[in-house]
Amino acid sequence: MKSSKPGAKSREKLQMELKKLQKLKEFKPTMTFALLGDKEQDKKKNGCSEKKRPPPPYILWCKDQWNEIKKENPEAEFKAVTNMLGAKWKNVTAEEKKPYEEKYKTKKEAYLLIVAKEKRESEAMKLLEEEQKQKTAMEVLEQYMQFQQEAERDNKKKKNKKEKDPLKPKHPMSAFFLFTNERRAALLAENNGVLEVSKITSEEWKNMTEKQKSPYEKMAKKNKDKYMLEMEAYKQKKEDEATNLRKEEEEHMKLQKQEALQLLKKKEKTENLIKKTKENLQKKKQNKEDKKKSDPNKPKRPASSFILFSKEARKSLLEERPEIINSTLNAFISLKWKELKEEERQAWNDKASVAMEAYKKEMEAYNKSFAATMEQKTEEQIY
DNA sequence: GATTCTTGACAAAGGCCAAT
DNA sequence: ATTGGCCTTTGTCAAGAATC
Repeated sequence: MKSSKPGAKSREKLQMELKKLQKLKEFKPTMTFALLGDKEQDKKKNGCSEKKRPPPPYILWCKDQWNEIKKENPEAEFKAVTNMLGAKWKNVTAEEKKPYEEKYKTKKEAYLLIVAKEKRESEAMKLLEEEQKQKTAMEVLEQYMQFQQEAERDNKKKKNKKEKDPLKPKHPMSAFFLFTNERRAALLAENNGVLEVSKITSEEWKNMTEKQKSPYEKMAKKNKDKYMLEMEAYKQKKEDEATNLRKEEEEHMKLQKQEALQLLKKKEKTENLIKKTKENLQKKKQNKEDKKKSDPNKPKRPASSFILFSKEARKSLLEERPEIINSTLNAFISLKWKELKEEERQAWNDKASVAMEAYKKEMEAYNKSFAATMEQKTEEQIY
């Protein structure tokens, strides 16, 4: 609309640059780089196998000796046992050490072999990775070039369209141009060149009186008015087109959003399904184990202090207000519990801990009898 | 200085269970 | 839906001597 403002050109340039940059963002290579950082996994993976350093002779010896020391000194704590081991090791003869040293030697050799093998393998992997990286880099480059080419082509198309819009009304001729047009044929017939014709008409035009010029000017004004009307219509049409395009785009966006949402829902659904099936599997497993283990005679866990309190509080509150909703009641009980005095709370705690003590004893007895029945069962199986 | 083994203790955090 | 506490899981720490 107001494109004739000063600085409009540079602004347009800037906008073009911006558009280019934004277009760059759209570049998304289809390949992905292999993620680094699997080192830890490798470590763990290999850590559980034979990648560990072999334990030195002393450690091997400790493994054997630990239980014996413990037998001789059942009261000894961890620290004491290790200290005793350290002291005892100093008096171990070379002959006694020999089997451990030999065992260590063979293990060490195997370990070194594995290490060497792994080193070679990792080097090979590095090479492979390097190659793959280069390959992907090349692919990315290729895709990027193609992307840019396409972008450029698109730009040209747009430019051409803009420049060549055949529906845009043509600028009307000025009075001078009308005059020149009228004179041209005659002047050309007098063997004048095109350049000379314009020079001549220009001189003639300058020397013409207003009266002489006026028919051309009238005509020019008429043409200009017509042009203005046409331009207005043209602009209106363009604007309408633009708004239509915008509307279409908006609707497209709406559709896309809906699609995206549906996709998201679908994804969430499948994720939920996976999660649920996993949970079910675990529950089934758990249930099986529970059924094997569970027992109606198994003592139940005692209620906590709060639960004991809530039982009583619920009773009295329900007597006061029978119509109360359960959730409100729970909130009430929670509040009352928090406002309880220290001694009162202590009383509930005592009750709960008494119950807990009894529970622990029951559990002990239960576990003993359980172990006994298990032993019986295994004995029965043996016979 | 990190690693190799042993056991028990400890801490933090999340899940579960108790009654209605 | 409420609170307390147990249980399980996971990781760390402690000491000894030898080895890389």
